[in-house]
Amino acid sequence: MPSEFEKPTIYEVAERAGVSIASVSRVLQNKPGVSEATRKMITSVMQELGYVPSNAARGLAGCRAGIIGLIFPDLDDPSMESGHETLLYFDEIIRGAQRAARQEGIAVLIAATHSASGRELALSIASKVDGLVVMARSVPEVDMRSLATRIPTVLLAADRHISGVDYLIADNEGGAAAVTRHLVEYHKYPTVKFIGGPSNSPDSRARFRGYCKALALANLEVPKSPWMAGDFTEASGRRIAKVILSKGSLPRSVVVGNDQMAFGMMKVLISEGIKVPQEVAITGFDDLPVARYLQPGLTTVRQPMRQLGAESIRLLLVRLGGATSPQSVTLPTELTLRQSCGCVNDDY
Amino acid sequence: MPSEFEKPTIYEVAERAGVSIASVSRVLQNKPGVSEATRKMITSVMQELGYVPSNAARGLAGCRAGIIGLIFPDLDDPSMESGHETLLYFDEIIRGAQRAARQEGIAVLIAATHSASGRELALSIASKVDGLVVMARSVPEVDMRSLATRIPTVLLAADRHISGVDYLIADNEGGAAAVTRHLVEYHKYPTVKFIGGPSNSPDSRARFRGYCKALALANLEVPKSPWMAGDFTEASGRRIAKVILSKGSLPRSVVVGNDQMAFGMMKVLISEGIKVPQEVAITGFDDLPVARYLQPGLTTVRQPMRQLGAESIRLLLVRLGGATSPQSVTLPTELTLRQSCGCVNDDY
DNA sequence: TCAAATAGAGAAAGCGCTTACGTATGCCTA
DNA sequence: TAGGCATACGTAAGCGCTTTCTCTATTTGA
Repeated sequence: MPSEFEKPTIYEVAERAGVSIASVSRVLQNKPGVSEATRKMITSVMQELGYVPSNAARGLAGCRAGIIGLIFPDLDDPSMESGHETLLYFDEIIRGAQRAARQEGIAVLIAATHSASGRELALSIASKVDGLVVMARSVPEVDMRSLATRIPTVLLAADRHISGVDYLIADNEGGAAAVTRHLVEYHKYPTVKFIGGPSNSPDSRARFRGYCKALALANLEVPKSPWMAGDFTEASGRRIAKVILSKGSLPRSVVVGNDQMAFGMMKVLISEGIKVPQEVAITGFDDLPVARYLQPGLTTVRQPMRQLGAESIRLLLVRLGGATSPQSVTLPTELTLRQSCGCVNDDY
Repeated sequence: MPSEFEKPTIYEVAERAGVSIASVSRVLQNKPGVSEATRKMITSVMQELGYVPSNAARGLAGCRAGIIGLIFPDLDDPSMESGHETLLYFDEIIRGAQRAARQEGIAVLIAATHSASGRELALSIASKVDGLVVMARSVPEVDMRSLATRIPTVLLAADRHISGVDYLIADNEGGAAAVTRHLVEYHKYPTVKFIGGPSNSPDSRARFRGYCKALALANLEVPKSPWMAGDFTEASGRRIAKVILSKGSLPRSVVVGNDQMAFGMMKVLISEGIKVPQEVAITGFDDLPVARYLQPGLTTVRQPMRQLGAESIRLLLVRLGGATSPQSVTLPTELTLRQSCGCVNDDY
């Protein structure tokens, strides 16, 4: 570090104020044991010197670093196209977390794990922060366990529980049930098919469960498995649309497992002259910002992404506050009606 | 901190390996002075114990924290709607920075400054990191100066220079000149108007300059100021479109100061039955991901956002490496042709 | 063969802060 | 007026690491 940057230390403040560093420290932390007069005096000297306590020293001396780490998978997109929106999902969560953290006066360290680097990175981050918010699948489960033993951790959007970590997830099941019910009860479509994501995705499974529940509630026949399934990418949505088209007969409505696949499907269907929603109604899941810009606007289920971020910080703070028993929290999702389901909603 | 989380220290490693902490430290930093045999031994003990050095202690002992801070304005959106895409711009920069940082083995701390909190936050962040990347307008200029005296700083997308800080910016002027030239020379539109952003925005000013240069080059009349101006939000784009419509006669083409305003304008024009680009050609600036999903796709100027992020980290590292003279770097922008300018480009 | 150079390793002094503990002072009670 | 107890403040011991200095083997050169 070039010496041009000189920061005043607590000693300089103490000396200049004619007190001991203990008093300065007490003022710094608003602790009692300092008279009002001295406190004012010290405060003004700190101002004057532009003193800012060293975070490293504070951390070392047994206090908090005042930093929380956010770890999420770096879904690097070979085809930039498909990855772009997925990323947005994390960005929103990050933003929510960041805001919540700022309100608490703590900073947020972000780290995207490349598949390979997961373990190593997580550890290196862990040494810099007080607690960790980990997105599902950014760190291998084994490493999660060892991480959780050395630092408070909350896991976001994961399905499997690991002992000692807090859980936070959006209500996928309820959301899927809500869209499905909308198509069945409000629009009274004769057929409502479900298109899932990867079969091992907890999100996809939960959404399918919700779909089934809604069907059961309406006394409709409940399928054993999704009608078709993709991998949550726009490309797979396009592929599925083509398969459907080749079948000859179209379902009246389709509940798609996420927005991106819905984008791809709509694009293909429309380019093939099929009218959405007049011939096929389509719904998505996530409410990516792009959803409202599509023609027609995509009816979807909004995930409270920022809220997920904010809540994860809250959970972590509770944990850091000394709570020993980890919690498990589910956040509600919200049906967002636009035109692709058949509603004539202008959104503005 | 609850005592349930116990981390091994360098002392435990040393004891278990039967050496002094100095040797462990040397191994940690790959410094010479340790025989190959001892080095291996110590390494294996570290593995076994799951030892990770404390970042705080390292920082205190005179080393780097291994963290770089990213400060950007929190353009909080009263109407969530309008803010969404602006945010994306920062997200992309953050992502670029994050990736570059990871490659260098350093972490990134992000902090969005609320208008009010600027100074305070910046200082609190400054105490946690080795260097700072600051987006223009997230920290008041006065505070920037004092920041820059205590920590290496690179300023992103600012126009005014502050002594001692590195500068990084995208070529707004060149980009605006390029679109303008495209409309003038390629499409040969008789009128090409410019719609600016906030008059105090350096970006907006630079883009207007580029527009003017292109006009001058084509021997067209150069206006003194933008034809109209908004505030870079989609809502202001809609407002402007309505004003234009009320005028009766439409310009043949419009260079809009950023994508969001272009979105808003297109939406209103189209909903009023105006054909884009057949009646009015529109271009934007930024190339937000949504731009390609619009109907028609928006011709715009691509800002190398990720690259900006990555480059900012690189600059900072050079600075941290001991370089004393700050640099000033401009990154190129790129014209992205879609349909809104009149080109028949399919993008897929 | 012996002095001199050298590699490997340890001892110890901080880095800037927090905090338990110790020590004055003032004021109250008996 | 002596004893007691707040209250305000200072002292000093770390926190876990880096780094300089020092010491001991071992090697090298003449």
